[in-house]
Amino acid sequence: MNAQRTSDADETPDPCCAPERAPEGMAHAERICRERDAQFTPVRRRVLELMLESDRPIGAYALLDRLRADGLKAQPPTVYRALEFLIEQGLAHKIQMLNAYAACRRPGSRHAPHFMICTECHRVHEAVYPGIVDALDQAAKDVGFVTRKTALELAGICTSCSAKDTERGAESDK
Amino acid sequence: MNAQRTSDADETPDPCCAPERAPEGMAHAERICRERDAQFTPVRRRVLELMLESDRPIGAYALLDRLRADGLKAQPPTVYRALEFLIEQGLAHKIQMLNAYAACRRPGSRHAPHFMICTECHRVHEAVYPGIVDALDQAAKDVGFVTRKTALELAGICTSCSAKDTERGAESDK
DNA sequence: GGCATAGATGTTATAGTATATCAATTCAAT
DNA sequence: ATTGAATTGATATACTATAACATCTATGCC
Repeated sequence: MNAQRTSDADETPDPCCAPERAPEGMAHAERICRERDAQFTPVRRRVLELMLESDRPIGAYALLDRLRADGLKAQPPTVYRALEFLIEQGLAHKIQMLNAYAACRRPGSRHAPHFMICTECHRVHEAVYPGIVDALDQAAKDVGFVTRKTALELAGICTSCSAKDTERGAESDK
Repeated sequence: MNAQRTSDADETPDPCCAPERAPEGMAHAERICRERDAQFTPVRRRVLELMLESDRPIGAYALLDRLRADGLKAQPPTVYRALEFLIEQGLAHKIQMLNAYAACRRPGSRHAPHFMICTECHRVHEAVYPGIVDALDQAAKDVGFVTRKTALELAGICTSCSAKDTERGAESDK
């Protein structure tokens, strides 16, 4: 008996970390930027693409390396500027606990995404759970706080990793 | 009609950032460490004290400077080790969005504190709002995620700062 | 066309945050 | 005394991020 259900993609196993969705992600970004008259320049485009293709968050300097592998003579500010832009547009997020960046896997759903970070496989599940958003709104309201940005992160062990762990545990227990 | 109420210190204006509570904080830490056979060494003690005396989070290198002002020949690892210890013991928190550290203002209440960070006065309000904890538990449970650590942070404008802002706004509007 | 403007990027340098590694010390328990 | 565990000292370095200023590019206006 769950009081709360996650909003939409609840039945599908979890498209959260699905690199093959990169094309859709790019198409969405194109549209967003066109709507807003925001310039979706080659660097920005490429940085987003790299993040979409990855199944886990990437550090700024790792992105930098890949840009350079493309032949661009990029410097740190290049990457950080692109990231800043993408984050402003809601197309990417910074994972504070990792100092790393990930493409938004919930395009469209604005506000307060939260991240479950597996410390074992380093994958990150992005969710937008209404219960949390509501509770945070209430908490902020109670003290008259006006929220501008959020960082909601859980670090721990994801399902598939804890499955693997118990397997290994069972073996070594014999 | 609030479905949720914050737990305890709801009526008091907010003891969150009250440096004068440092003695109690220290006493609590002493007790905790004694109970757990954890060594509350001079460095650890001093670092906690510095955080308790501050009404806002402090960076590791600022702590380092103050240790040195005390005459200690400390190095970065000294501070980071002390912080690691204090965080493990639940006596301090890292504010991820600021890369800064704060003494726990909710000693006793374990689990999932969340922080409201004022980007104007840089003060931080630590709260433990049951609704949020419950919602996070539920969200994690839904995907079989086992939570070990959390970072729940809201950045925005606190009550007193938004009051000041509207004053100023009213003046300059004339 | 010439020019101003705004936005984006290039470039260099540096600031800020955190950890690895190994040596020395302390202190309690055997 | 000796061992071992925990802590701290000390040196070096890695990692993350931004400041500051120059250049480029596209657009709009005269």
